[in-house]
Amino acid sequence: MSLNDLDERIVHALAEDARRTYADIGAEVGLSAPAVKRRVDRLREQGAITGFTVRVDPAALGWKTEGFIEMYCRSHTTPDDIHRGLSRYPEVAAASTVTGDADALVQIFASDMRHFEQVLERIAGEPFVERTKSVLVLSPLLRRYTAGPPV
Amino acid sequence: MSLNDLDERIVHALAEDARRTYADIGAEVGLSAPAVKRRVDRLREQGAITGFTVRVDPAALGWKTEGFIEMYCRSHTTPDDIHRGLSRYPEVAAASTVTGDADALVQIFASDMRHFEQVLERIAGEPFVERTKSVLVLSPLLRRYTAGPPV
DNA sequence: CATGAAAGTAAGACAAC
DNA sequence: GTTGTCTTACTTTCATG
Repeated sequence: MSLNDLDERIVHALAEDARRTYADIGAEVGLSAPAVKRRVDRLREQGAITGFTVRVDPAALGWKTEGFIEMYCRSHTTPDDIHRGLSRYPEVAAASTVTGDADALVQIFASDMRHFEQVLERIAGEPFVERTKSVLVLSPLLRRYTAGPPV
Repeated sequence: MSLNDLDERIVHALAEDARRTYADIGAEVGLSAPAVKRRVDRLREQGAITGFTVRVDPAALGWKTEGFIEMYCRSHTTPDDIHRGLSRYPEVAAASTVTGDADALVQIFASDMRHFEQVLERIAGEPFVERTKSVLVLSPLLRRYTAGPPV
């Protein structure tokens, strides 16, 4: 499956404003509204578009402390173990298994430093976690799109 | 500015599906459609909601290689220098200055390993960059919301 | 915050290229 | 296979109470 230029421009338009009308997007890319909708529907079926979401300002919502936790896990910990263990934390914004020294990198949003510390301690106490190393975000410089990719 | 329970539930509903109708959301939270719209408008004015975007599957769009670059910068590099330097790269999905050894943490999406390597080399060659350390994502386990925060 | 009317938008069926 | 036009139903929006 490959996206042609038209699909890319539609996704790009939706990335900037997911509530734009199909007619509006169509005017930009040179299609009628139904044609745009059909392509969006197809992109959803293909799994290229997984949904629409709101872009929020963490700080404005009271999540003023952001950080990353590098997790070092015990032997025989599966990615699925980590996923199950972390999905219970609403403070976990993202998590991936990674190459390098650590086993996983976990992005955290907390209301303040005290909250961050509590989350860190609870995660460090998970049975599959051997040790952790964490860094705090000083300034969020750049953030694009939901899942991160440049479209 | 603080969000009450109603606002939170509206943001949560939009986070799950930003194209839901106001009437639909209203039925869930117990408000009429105009009432929901007014709150959303107010949240946008306040900056709590910064926009609506599409949630895409990077892999389905051809961005199959994800990684993080820890940047060690030269002295006297400002966050603004980093922002200016990195915003030119479409492959940069997110970037933050952080505590710890590295100065900044940069999230990258590339089409493949070769592409990732090229981006890494170009970023490492930026005048404000002293050295880099990079990790590759093996499995993206969890991803929530646009800007990352739990709502 | 709800109601109701007007304007705008979505979605499906259809024909045409 | 994809597109554009049309029609219907729904949603949004703004005025008013």
